[in-house]
Amino acid sequence: MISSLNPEQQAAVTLPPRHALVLAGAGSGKTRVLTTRMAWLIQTGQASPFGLLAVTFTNKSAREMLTRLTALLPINTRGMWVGTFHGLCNRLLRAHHRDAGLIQTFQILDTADQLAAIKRMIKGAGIDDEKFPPRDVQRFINGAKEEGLRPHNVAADDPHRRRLVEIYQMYQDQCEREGVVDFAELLLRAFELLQRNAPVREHYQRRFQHILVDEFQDTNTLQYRWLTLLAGGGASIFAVGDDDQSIYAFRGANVGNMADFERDYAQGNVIRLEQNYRSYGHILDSANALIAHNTARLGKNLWTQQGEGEPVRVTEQASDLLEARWIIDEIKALIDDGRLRREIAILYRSNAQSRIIEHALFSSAIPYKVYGGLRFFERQEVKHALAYLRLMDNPHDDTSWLRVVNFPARGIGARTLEQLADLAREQNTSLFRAVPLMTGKGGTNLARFAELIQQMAHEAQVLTLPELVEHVVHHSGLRAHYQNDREGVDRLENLQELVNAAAAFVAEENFDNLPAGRIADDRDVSVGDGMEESSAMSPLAAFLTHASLEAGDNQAQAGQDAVQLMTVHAAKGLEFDSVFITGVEEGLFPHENSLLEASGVEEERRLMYVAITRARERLYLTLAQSRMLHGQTRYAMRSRFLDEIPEEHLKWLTPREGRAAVRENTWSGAFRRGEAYNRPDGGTVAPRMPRSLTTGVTVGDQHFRIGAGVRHAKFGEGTVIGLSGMGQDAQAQIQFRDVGSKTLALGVAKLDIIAG
DNA sequence: CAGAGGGCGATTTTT
DNA sequence: TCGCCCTCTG
Repeated sequence: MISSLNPEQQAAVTLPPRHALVLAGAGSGKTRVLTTRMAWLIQTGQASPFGLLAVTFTNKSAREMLTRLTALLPINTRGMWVGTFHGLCNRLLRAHHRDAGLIQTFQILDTADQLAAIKRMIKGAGIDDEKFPPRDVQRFINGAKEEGLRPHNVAADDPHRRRLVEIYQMYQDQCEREGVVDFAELLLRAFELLQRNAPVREHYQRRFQHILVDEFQDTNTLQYRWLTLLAGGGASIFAVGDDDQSIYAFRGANVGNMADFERDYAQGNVIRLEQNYRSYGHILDSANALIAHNTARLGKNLWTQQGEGEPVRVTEQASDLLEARWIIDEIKALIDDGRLRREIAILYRSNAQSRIIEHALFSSAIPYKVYGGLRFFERQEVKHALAYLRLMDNPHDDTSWLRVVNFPARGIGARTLEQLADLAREQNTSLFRAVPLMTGKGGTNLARFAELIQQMAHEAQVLTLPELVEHVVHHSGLRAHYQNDREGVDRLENLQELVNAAAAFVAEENFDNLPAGRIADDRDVSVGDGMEESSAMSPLAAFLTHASLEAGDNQAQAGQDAVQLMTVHAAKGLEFDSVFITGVEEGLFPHENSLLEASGVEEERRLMYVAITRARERLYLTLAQSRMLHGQTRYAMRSRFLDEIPEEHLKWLTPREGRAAVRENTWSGAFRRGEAYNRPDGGTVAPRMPRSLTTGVTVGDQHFRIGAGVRHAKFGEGTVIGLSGMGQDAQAQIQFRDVGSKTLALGVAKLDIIAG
């Protein structure tokens, strides 16, 4: 089992039971080490399968871990605690729902549900949604929860913040009333349960002597505290991660957890996995050289036994359109060489870049697949059907109620619902319970809807889950509604797919012929001292949880050999023979929004590091001198990251401009040499130098240059990051410190130059 | 109650 | 420029 591992991997797998940090570089066999460690612990009798807890961030990697584990050891993994943070916390809360103060059938709000709930609350409480935009409120609440803070823990020094805290509290009360929890709440609740309830805590602390964590660099503050609390009874944490691949700070990940963990728990017990089994030398050395520009790293240098391979190819095209066409031509050549389309990936920093590339691929009839976008359980029609199903389990879930009370239309208007909401608020109860208090025509329709829900709930006691889903799709009127809709074909298909998903779920979970709403008697998987309450759920409840925690694939035309398109973020953890990294330009990669703080550029650099290390054999970096963005043509300099990779690893397919010229603007470089420039439509433009790009632009008595510091009466202070046009038509793109980037007409906007 | 039209924002995203 | 969201109107 371990003899095929390299010495470092072996050392990591067989570490004695104490806290350890494994710094695992890209392509160094991280998952292999993690799963082999689990298998080794079990096989050597140091742990039972139930004494391990392995936690990841995505369902996909949790599944992968289980698959690999069973390949190493023929054991039954059912009942093992291997899953995502959210999945495991959910499990904990179901088993101890009383201690956690939750109803057993609590539903989980996904991000969209949560936003809807916040909007509803803000409206209901008469809060000004201009001053408190629901999105900001959501971010505030989730941010607080991810730091482990309840409303009373949040420091609020100004009136606005104080109000936010009140809103947080109101939202919390609403969730409480409705029996729902959001994603962050799953973690915080589970943490508090362990923290406050000594018997429960001690039970799990005793049970899990080995805690293994994947992608440790992505943990947030709360997850870190949850882990160390759970390990507080003498368990060992085996944390695997790569600080150089930390790219999720924007959603709360705290890279600092790695250094903290080393200092506070794993001192002297750090293993580095630096041998890379994925990429050739030039690619790897490019990545190493780039990431060396970051400060505050834990430090790591990847090496490979494979040869240096091909240099990294770089091309600079005049426009985003030409960049896309160039890529397509190159892909055609790769395919002609006999390469598989699915082994070719096109990566971009932001989704907006995909459109033009897709268009070019489509025109050339090259099959491609875009990752990202709406996933199955997030689709409107699927969410509608799920809302009906949720109401069967818990009719007091107002979010679900409002989602479908009048969908399909059944004559229940906004006025009626406002009245209902008022009544419910007065009585401090759910919309469902307030229905009998309603009078008039609206009341009749509402009563009919409530009747429908109860009728369906009744069916749940008789029908199996797939039968019930089918019943709901039909009797809710959803099917009829979409049949009448000209564009409802896909939606009908998805509803049918939901029935199929329910059938597959029932088979997978061995629910057999159990009625959807019933709980089987024999499903306890509790171990040890009988501390754990039954976490058994009805097929319906289990399916709803599954739908919330696992949003499903976003696009699985599996089997199709297609070129892979995705953001760099989405590419993390994947690898391809050939990789194109596109838009390697200042402002795009690194993204301009990250330029304001040093740590932002470092995160962008890690992102580029992730992108580069996806490639096995061949890597392309492409950039465009001009690009259509937000309806405007923008001119960009080449990315600083290109200059951070030593020449010896690069092969320029288009001439590399002198550094100074490029820094100013690549286009102007061409213009200055008097070269014609090839227009995207195939024509040529006579050389014409846009003055603004080289010497800046003068408007009135002010002279603007790229890099100049300016002050605007309303937007505050900022830096000029782009210029276009001349004279009164000149426009400047300015990155403001507080309000982001804006494009202003220099002839109109009142700006003071304060520097440069 | 649905469809049209104005306004606004526009990195990255899993659960 | 584009797409989403909200509001207004018929």
